[in-house]
Amino acid sequence: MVQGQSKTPSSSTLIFFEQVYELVKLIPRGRVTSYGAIARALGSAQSSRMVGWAMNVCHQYETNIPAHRVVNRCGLLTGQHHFGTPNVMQALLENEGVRVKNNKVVDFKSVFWNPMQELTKDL
DNA sequence: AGTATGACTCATT
DNA sequence: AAATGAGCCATAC
Repeated sequence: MVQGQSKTPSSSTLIFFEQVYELVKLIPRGRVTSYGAIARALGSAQSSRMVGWAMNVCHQYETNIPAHRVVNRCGLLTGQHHFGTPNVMQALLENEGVRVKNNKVVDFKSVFWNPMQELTKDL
């Protein structure tokens, strides 16, 4: 648990991050999800931006987070610029079988993974 | 303390 | 249907 120096998330935010990370790590290979879906699954439906922010700083907490599987609600790879190189995100997705065209996930609705599905699968 | 920004999303025009 | 504005939450300056 290393707290970032530049980014200093509050304790509440930090907990939120952990939930986001756990959920993101649960995303099956070859599937993607959206920030809003994650935010909603965590109860903060309007905090989709916070999810994106969590992804932004996720690399400084854990590098095992498949942030490339998280796109916006349109399936656009909006965060590709934050992967160091813009082609990494698309490459990772295509490597998992997710077709990406013009920075957008092809057949997004088909590869979309609903986090609520995992959270409510037992309910 | 107030303004500006952001890996978003929804509502209205 | 596309484009524009506003809402949202937290951080950075």
